[in-house]
Amino acid sequence: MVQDQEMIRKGPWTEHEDVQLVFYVNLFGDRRWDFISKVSGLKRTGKSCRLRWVNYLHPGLKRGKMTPQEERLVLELHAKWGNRWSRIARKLPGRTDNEIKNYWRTHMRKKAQERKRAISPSSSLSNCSSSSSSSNNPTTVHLEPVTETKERTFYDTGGLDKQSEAEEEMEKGYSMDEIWKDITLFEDETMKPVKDGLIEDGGSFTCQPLASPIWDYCPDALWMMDDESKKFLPITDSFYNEQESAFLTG
DNA sequence: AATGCTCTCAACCGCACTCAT
DNA sequence: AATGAGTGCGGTTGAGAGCAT
Repeated sequence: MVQDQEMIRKGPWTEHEDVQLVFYVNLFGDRRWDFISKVSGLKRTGKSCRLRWVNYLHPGLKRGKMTPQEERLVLELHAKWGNRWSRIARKLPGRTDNEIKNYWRTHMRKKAQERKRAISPSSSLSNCSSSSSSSNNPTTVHLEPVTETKERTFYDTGGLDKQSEAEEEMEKGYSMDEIWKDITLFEDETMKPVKDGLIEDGGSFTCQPLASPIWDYCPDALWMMDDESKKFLPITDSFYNEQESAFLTG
């Protein structure tokens, strides 16, 4: 019913909600999010709890600007795997898929645009009629009909069936496909391979988790590093089961 | 100082996948 | 094998901060 939906909170998390979530995750582990959302009394979906935890409250998270090494690693891994953000994130300790995704959209688009201007400030006119590399130069481009829009994949969610909309989209900026095309060009010329070890050993550069302020409230988190996956493991299944049954039985 | 624009990032949504039943 | 719940992933959005004019 509508009543149920009204009970669900959305939007930014409050500090109090964070504290509550951290407390219950410490208690029950970072799984069974629906369960956690219920027992914690948080008026959030399990999904929302998970996201908040993964992207913001997780103790292993690193914050601040991407280092040049990370930047290059992202480029390299994206060249390898495409938009597999979570996969890429596993190779960058302390970084989340969301963070990398955001980073890619902002920084890479900017770089691609800068590069386009630098390389061919005037060539966009000739480029724009080529099949694969559509220009977004907002100043001078006259957009030819974009036949390739039919080949859109993830970006095409069904709304861009009209040419005018496609053009509007082009004027606004790159789709991620387009960003990637440009970046591919960019990498060909400027990218040097990242040292193998950097990737294979799960991150040679230092990662100094900067705990979110919320950890002041819960300093005794039950975390340990998993050697193989380099992930923070919460608590054991048996611990979880004990706690859950204890909680449920009172 | 005011206004508009751009950038950043947290959060949401929908779909796909996994696993238990 | 079918099904449903839970979870993960990728794409998108919107609010707020910062910057330029």
